[in-house]
Amino acid sequence: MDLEARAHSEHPDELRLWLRMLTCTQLIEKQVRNGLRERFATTLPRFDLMSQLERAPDGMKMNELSRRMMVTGGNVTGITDQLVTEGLVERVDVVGDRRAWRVRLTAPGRQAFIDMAEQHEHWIVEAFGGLSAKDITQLHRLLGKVKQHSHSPLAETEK
Amino acid sequence: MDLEARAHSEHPDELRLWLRMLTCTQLIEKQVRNGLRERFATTLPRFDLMSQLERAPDGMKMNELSRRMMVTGGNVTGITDQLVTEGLVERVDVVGDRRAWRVRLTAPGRQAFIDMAEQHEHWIVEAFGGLSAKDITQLHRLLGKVKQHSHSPLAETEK
DNA sequence: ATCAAAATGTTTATGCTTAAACTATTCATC
DNA sequence: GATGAATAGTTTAAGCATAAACATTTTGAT
Repeated sequence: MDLEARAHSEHPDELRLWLRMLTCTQLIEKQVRNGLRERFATTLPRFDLMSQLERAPDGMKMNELSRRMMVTGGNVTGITDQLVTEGLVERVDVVGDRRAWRVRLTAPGRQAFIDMAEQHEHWIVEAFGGLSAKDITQLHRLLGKVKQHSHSPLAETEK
Repeated sequence: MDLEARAHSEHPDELRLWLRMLTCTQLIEKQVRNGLRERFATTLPRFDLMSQLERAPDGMKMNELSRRMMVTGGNVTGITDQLVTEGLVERVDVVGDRRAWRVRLTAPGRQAFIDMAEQHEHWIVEAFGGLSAKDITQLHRLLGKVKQHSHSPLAETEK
């Protein structure tokens, strides 16, 4: 009994699909959150922020983090504050723009991220263990269509 | 630029799939949250709780709501409190068990839910507008595999 | 040069969510 | 019938997330 229980036969297929998609996402996300908490005493948002910084040795501006993480700027401020306190990231001045910062991983932050990312990858691979390689490719392709449609400007017209 | 931007070629396909799935879910969820806020001055958790109650004329116990909504009991307490204040649901005694309540929609609550559900269905159908009927069936089937694997007791063994 | 508009990041108020501790009640077993 | 364990729900403290208001700085048009 989960979110899908509320779907009934008279509902359109899209709604049934949505509830199943939500259930899957939440199940996997909960596993990841629990793993991060139990093994690394951290949270998913902190991991997500650090993972955005991994490929940016010079750091990333707050608003770019906000865009990539798909969360508001105020949220990034809060998570960054905590990671700074923990010594895992640092704020660096941007030359020529006194409004902005660059946030980047510290050396300990980078190492901590590498350790977590290895486990994280393991959890995700396990979560999709019920699918064949072909299934994974198909699912990726179909979700690509969903994403593309969702980003198209046509999607604004409502009832 | 979104969550997927952090995926790179050396990452396993499962991780790339996961980031895409998360992106899609968050995109759609944000649209629904915005719609509920702008048009009905309510939130997704309140809508979710009411939607669980729709098919339960005699109401539902708190712990059953908690299980179906996939959230903790304390969370259900808080959301229920608010809906009670708004007059949309009510707590009813359970005869023979003085610990438990049944939560059920009031008449205004039921009508409010019907109005919201119609719009909600519209938003969801629109969100999957980029997919053919066949795509939707396939996606539903593939996510069924994910869900089933995630629920299997085998999935507990970690590295 | 000036000044309005835009951009960058922070703060505030509110709500969601959790884990853990807690109260009250029921159940099961003796 | 007593009592220890399990169950139902609530409370608390902390963190996440948002929208809106805000302060500062930059940009661009004149």
